[in-house]
Amino acid sequence: MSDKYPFKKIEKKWQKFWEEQGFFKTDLESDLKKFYCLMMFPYPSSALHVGHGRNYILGDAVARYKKMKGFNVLTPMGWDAFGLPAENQAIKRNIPPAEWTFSNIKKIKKQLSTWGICYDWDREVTSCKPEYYKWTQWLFLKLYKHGLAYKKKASVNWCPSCQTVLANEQVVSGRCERCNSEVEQRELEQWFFKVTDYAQRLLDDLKLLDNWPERVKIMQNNWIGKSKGCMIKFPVVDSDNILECFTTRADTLFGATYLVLAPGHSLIDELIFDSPDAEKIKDFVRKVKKEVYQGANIARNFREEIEKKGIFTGKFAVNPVNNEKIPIWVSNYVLSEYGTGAIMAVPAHDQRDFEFAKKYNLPIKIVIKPENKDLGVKDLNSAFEDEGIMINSGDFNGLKSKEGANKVAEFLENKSAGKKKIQYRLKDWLISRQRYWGAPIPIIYCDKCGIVPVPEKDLPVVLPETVEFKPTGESPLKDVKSFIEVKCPKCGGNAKRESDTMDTFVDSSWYFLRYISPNDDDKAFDKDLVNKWLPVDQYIGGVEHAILHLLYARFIVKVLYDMKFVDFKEPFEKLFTQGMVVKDGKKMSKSKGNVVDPADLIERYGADTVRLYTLFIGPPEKDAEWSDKAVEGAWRFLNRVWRLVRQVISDKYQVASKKNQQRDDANTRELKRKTHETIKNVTEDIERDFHFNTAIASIMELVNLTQSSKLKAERKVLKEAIETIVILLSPFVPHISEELWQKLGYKNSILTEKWPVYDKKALEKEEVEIAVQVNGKLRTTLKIPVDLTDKEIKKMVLDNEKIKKYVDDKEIKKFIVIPNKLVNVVV
RNA sequence: GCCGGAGUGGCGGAAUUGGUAGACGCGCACGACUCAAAAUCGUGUCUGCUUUGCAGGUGUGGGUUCGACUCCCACCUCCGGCACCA
Repeated sequence: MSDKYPFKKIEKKWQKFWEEQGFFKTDLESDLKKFYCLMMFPYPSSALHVGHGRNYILGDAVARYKKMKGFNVLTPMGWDAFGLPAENQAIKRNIPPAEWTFSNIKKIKKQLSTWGICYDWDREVTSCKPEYYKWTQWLFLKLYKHGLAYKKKASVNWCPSCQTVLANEQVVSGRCERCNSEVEQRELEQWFFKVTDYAQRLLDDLKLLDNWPERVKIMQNNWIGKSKGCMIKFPVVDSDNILECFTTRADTLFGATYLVLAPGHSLIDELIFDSPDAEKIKDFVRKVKKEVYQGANIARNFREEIEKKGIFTGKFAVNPVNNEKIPIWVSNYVLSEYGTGAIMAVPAHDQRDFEFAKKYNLPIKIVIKPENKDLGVKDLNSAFEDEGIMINSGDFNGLKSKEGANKVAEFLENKSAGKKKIQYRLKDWLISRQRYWGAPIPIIYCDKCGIVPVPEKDLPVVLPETVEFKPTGESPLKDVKSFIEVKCPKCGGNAKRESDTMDTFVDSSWYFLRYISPNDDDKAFDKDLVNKWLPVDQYIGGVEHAILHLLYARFIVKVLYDMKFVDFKEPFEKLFTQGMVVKDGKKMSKSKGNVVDPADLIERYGADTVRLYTLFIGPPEKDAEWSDKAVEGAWRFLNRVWRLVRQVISDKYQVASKKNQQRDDANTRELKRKTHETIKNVTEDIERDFHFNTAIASIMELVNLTQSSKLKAERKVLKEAIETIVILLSPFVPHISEELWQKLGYKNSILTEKWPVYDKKALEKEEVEIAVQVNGKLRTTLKIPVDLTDKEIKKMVLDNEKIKKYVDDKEIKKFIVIPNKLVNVVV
């Protein structure tokens, strides 16, 4: 093993060196150009595997690269430390959530340092510490004060046997994951943030995010789900009630032959109270409500469609456009959470309505026909959902769908029977959690004064350290008297604290502001410095956060902007979403038992090898298949570099190269060109979405050429090649690069070295190889001097023996020249 | 079902605006060194064939083009997200 490089010694040495020198401590006041490089902060659940490693290795490489590019780089790290798993561990193993969390943080920090990943640890934030959540609570108060936090009833998953609220992920196929009892829905008063107020701006400002991946923007766009349409009032016959329905296709209103209510619709009871079938209908509603919920889960797992079921309420409504009496039904295919929870059904032009109408024998009326042909009910095997021309629609006949929809809406507006409306799919953000391990919501309930926010001066509302986790109740906080019982800040009377805590997404929607002044006890963040350092220049994280986290962070920043706390509208200038690391075709995860522990690999090959392989595995935005075997390749490469550099600077080599005076000018030129070509490629690959895989491949090519020309090329050029290799490699494999840099005789850390710039002149070639095609088929290649005229090239090509054979005496129809690349002779 | 992404050698993956498909690495084979092995170095490695060369080849079938992994149409498969969004 003596000829292998001693990574163990080297890596420890340089890790210590970087830390002692404080290379990653950032002076925020500096006038250098700033670069805020942010990783999504992790949930400290257990040790990291190579899949997590990919994230941090990528970010570290970016930070080091930017530093060498001359930026003042800020790379902080912290912990998204509140959450469910800590509580589960507490129940299962009787360890306080805090203890479990902090021991994990310690473990992970150590791991990161053995990978050579450097952060400005002076700025570490931990969301479960009172110093941090004090300001999460402050944020809540700000939203409350501005009317953006409010309470309303919402249903939760309830396990009747565990007597507890379940998160969605704890419900498996409609059953509690722990005790397998059937999960119920319960209505609770809960806190919400009004994200819907910001729906339009969250949508509009996506246009500002030029440096976000298109797919993330599309997903956010669909999530917000804007649709333009019309709210239509349907008066109920023999009643004062009016049913409102939202539609995007007002042009089909004449074809509305029935209405459908969601099982959760608030008017159902009122409609049916005098019906002889009232009990039957109520039964149906109860049954279907439960099924809708369970069905959603089952359908998700088995990708099946839910069977549509319905029942007639016995009541009718009036279609405002033609005064027809149409029946009102209740069915499971209408959602109570979207729109008004009631729809007008147009079976001829909506597939779901069509299926339902067929099943229950409801009338189907065609009111839209294709532009170039007629349409009859008999022709209809499925709904005709395309746009077309209005028919059977009174005065509106002949209008095109779009125009018709508009005209119908205007007609209804005039009659006060409807209104144009923009509808969003986005719902308000439910932030209440009936759990212990989260930031307490700073609210007090007083019998006299009602809901009283905790005064800012009394923050933080501290989470009690020791609580009992009884699997009996709601939040364990309810049983902690010293926490719950409190004096009302307004009247001084006896009052009670809110026992719910906040969703962890609240913690993570502003942490990137806290890094700027993590220890400030007077305010959440320093306004001036935050305005100087934000938006984040580069945000890096998993694509699984494409919607929720990123949307909430954008929302909170917009709220802070409106309150004039910050003067930017979007938190993240550039976003990079990483692919997963896959093993045996599956996502790497503990439960699947396919995790690769980086510790073993680091023990065998060192951190640099693991880093290099991780970056080389594939384009970072795509999923990648992990192969332990291929790690060898990275290890061999680093050893080759190690030997190459040491050989070239050794005395033995100096003598050999002097003796061997067979200088080769062509080889020298080639090596020089390759060196500069590599600088160009590597720089461009990094700038182009961090394509480290191809960057590393380029460096490998340069190493291969340097290896073969080490005795032939001029010494100066050889030295340049070697040093370039070491510098270009340094963001990826920092330890070995520092060591070799020192061996090359330099006293400074390679981190302080300038990133090289390629010399255009060195890239120039005298000769190029071009492809010669006849009729688009490659026939030969030719070496020709650069910048020949087309005429000269044509002559050369046609004089070529191989080409002559194909051209023969046929007529040349075309002669296409792509400069310095290819010619195509068309005969 | 809908939305988004992808499909290239035995494997991970290259090919930047349509211009020499398979860079770089893994694996494999052979050779050198060695008593031997490991390590290292060198050579070869898309497939087929009548092997100086020719033909085919980027999920399938069509199309546009002098020229298609790349653009257009239809379809198939896989991965991720969502749940009938009126």
